[in-house]
Amino acid sequence: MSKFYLTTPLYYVNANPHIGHAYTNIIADSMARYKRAKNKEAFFLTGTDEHGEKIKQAAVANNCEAKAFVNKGAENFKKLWTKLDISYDSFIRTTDDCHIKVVSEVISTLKEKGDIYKDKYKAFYCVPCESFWTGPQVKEADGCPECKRKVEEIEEENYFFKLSKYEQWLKDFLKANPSFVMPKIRYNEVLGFLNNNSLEDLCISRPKKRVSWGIDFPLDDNYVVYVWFDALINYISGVGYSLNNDNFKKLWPADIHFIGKDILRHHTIFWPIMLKALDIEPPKRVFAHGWWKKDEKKISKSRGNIVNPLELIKNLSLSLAGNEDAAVNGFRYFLLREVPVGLDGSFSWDALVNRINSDLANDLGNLVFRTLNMVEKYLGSEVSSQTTPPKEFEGCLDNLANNYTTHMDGVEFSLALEEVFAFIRVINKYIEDTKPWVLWKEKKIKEIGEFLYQLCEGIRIVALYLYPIMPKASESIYRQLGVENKSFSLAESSWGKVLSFLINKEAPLFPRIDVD
RNA sequence: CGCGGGGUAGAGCAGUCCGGUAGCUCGCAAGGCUCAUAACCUUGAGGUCACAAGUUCAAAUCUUGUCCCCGCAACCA
Repeated sequence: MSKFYLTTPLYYVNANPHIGHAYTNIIADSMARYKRAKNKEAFFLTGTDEHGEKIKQAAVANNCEAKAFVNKGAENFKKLWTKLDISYDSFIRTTDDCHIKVVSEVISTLKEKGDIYKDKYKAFYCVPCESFWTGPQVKEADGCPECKRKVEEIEEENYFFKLSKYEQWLKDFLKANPSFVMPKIRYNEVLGFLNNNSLEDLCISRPKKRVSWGIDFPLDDNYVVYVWFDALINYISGVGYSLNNDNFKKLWPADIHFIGKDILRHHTIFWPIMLKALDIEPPKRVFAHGWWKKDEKKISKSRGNIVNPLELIKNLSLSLAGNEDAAVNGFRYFLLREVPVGLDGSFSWDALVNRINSDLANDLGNLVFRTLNMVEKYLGSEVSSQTTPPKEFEGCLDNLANNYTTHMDGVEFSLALEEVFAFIRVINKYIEDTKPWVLWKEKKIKEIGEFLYQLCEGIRIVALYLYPIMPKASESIYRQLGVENKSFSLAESSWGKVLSFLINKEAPLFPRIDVD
């Protein structure tokens, strides 16, 4: 069984989880579930980033110790992941002892190799923002780019990592591996950046007098490790680098790092170079997704248009007759169906409701409901047959099997879902064309039995394909078809894997949401 | 001339590489059906494919020019 190691960024516990965090983890979760369905041993790592002065400040503002604050922050994320059915295999925190140990080791190793040196650092510093800016940034903004206030030029000593030394290597590596960064537009962006700029060495320490909450810099008591340098290392520390070599050997290199497009550079420039310097193979792929906007604007704290996923699920549940599974699945479906993963999306309540109503309630939910209803009404509750698929299904089933895996492997969830829903429409149309109510009047029970078997088997296959994106909905369909002991493995996706169904109808999968 | 992406029905997108009746989802209108969640099925209205010139029997698709929109431009965790 081959492995598939996938990661999300570590989320900064400074603020509450928002739709962007939920999006990344839903992408990663669907991919992990898909790979498992393909019989791969998936290892899905997520976690939280818990160091930095901003966190210290937030802790002080909340009247608690930093450690207590980050504990609470990590819990917040875990709670959300549980709610959203995120099947992560491990949750790493940058305050974990083993992670800290690995970070120190990495820095010591790099120092020994001569890739870390101490030097003076000159920059413009904004005291209220506690942020550093370069000369050109300050010049363009005429002050602090964040708050517009006056900045002061300061100079301090820090430790630097020799990014520049590996610049040529990185360029060569990227040119030789055009699918390392996906989608293409982001690959071009990185290459363009490298072609137009030369890399400067990365400042990887922060003096304790300025930043007190961090991992102690192993070479010097007066410093802590720069948070990004610390955080990136999680991808190897989380699978046992230098602590559990067997596990590390088995899982590394990561098959895919899912990230948001805002942190592209850290993952496509800093990270591969850090690994190169450590003589570790680079990850196979970095996939950057887009942003969700609301009312055409970037969602951000300062604009006050944050979408809180937990609140959203709560409200959505209320609109769905209290069915929380439907809310979670509807949300997951919307995020993956509405927009291709690499592009920006536009989030709105109306768009969400529209998707749920037309795709999930009308097409899918109603199909399941009407089918099971017919089984109950016409046949009692049992369907058993060995009927081949109708000719209307045949081409579709083949296309679906091929295109679904192609799209899922290419992280094209929206296209994969389109394929599944095209088949759902075919099934609905097949009902219309076959007119079972006429067969019933004519007392053609045998035909009805075969026909309903075809519907149930078709729906079972639909549920199997939808499982990575909407696990609870698919489980419900299996339950209602009486095949809950069956797995969602793609090996079960061929026609006739199930020969009889024992129907146990529940409330509609997705109630229609009233729109005023 | 910084680099890159894009401008196709009311909305969101596909089609552009490899020219040849302009397609999908939602919305809208009419009809059908009744197993079903006012659902489902069928049909229809709606597009000078940003603009201009060129190549060609033929251009959304190729060439050139113009206009407009959006990302990126380094430590923002």
